[in-house]
Amino acid sequence: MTIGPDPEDLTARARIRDAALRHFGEHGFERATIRGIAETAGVSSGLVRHHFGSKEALREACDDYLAKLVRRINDQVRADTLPSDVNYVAVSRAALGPYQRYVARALAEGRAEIVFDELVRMSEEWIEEIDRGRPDPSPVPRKARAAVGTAMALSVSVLHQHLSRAMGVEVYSPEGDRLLAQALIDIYSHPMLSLEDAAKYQEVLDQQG
Amino acid sequence: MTIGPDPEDLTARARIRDAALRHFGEHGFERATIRGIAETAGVSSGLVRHHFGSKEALREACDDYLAKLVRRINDQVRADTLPSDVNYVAVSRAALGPYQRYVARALAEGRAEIVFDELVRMSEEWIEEIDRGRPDPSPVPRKARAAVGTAMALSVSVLHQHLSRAMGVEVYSPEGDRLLAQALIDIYSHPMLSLEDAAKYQEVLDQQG
DNA sequence: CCTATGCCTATACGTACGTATAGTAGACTT
DNA sequence: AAGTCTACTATACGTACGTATAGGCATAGG
Repeated sequence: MTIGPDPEDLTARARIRDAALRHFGEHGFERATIRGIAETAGVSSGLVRHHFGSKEALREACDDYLAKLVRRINDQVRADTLPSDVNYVAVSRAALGPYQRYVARALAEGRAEIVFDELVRMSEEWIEEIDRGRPDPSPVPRKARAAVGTAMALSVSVLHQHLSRAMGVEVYSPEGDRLLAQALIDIYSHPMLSLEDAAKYQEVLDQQG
Repeated sequence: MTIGPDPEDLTARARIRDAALRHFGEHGFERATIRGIAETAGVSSGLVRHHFGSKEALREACDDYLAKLVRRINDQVRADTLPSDVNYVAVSRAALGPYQRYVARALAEGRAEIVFDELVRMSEEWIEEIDRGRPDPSPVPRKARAAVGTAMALSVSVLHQHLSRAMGVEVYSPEGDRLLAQALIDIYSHPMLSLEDAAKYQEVLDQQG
């Protein structure tokens, strides 16, 4: 049970949307119920329908909300910092914080396209920066690498339960977060493949293609 | 609609389990129906209950089946090849092939723990190999790195829809697979962070902690 | 020959939940 | 003051789907 903003502070409509984000995030879309959402929003189930029309439309409203949010975050990050200056992944994770469970679920279901694509866009800029300091230009399009990199970064959120279990510490706890950060730094700074091995694999690919 | 083994070849029980894997994988657990599963298995819905007791138990049977499968795969890989010799990720992906959608969904829901943990085990051995050729020993436990690495590797499956959209080519198609493989090779062989940057971040972490 | 056991079907039951309807209360307009 | 619009509640409706029940049909054991 993650806590969000005080329900009193929001309009009923916003409270419903927020409750929906929580319920969808915690139980998944199918298992979440309109009645349950209405209850935590402190309204009748009829009002949910009044404002959003249907459960599906409510979900879309949630997606839209997050899409706008991630765009705002991106614009802000871009304005505030140089791409290389900070790991955009961490920023996004922090900012999407309260909604991480929803985002993770939505992404796994193939939804929230805009969220993913915006992160890819950010990633692309970051990679562009990195590419500048790279002796050998990459043969694979930046966008493809950005997409894969984004997916990898998001896997932490999407698979957080498994990660927590395997690492022996809840990743959303302070110690977990710390250990995770260290692991990420280590992984991101140490290639898993030597350039020779990479060339070898690439060669195999070329033969196949 | 992915095709599996010829339903005639299997016992009814196996056919049901296979149909369940497909339905759960394609529609998700909640949206999949016993009746639907029974239909594609070519049996009555009553028989599903007869053999598995309940929908939830049916899902558990699916998880168990995959757990056994992944263990078999791991043992075989370990017997056949040196860890460094082949990317275990690719092997697993290939072997889990027909069930990828199910696995992806199950993992995203925090299920199929054994599958994840087995992959971590494999990853650990691989990383052990890599660590040997590494000048600076990593300060972070191998298991943690293996867990994160595994999650990252699996993100391709879990987020395949987004990946396909962002890369502009279906990742499960031949070209998509090829592009993906190239991107992975490139990413795995080129660190995103320089050692200096890594040290910098690590320092920030140390100050915080 | 009989009953028992396992595989299987057809049908019925109960209910949770999305959706629809009808209606109330207050604010705003003219 | 009358009309109407919006926010909201309470209640009712319909149904999809998991589960339960009862029974058929074969093979096997005694």
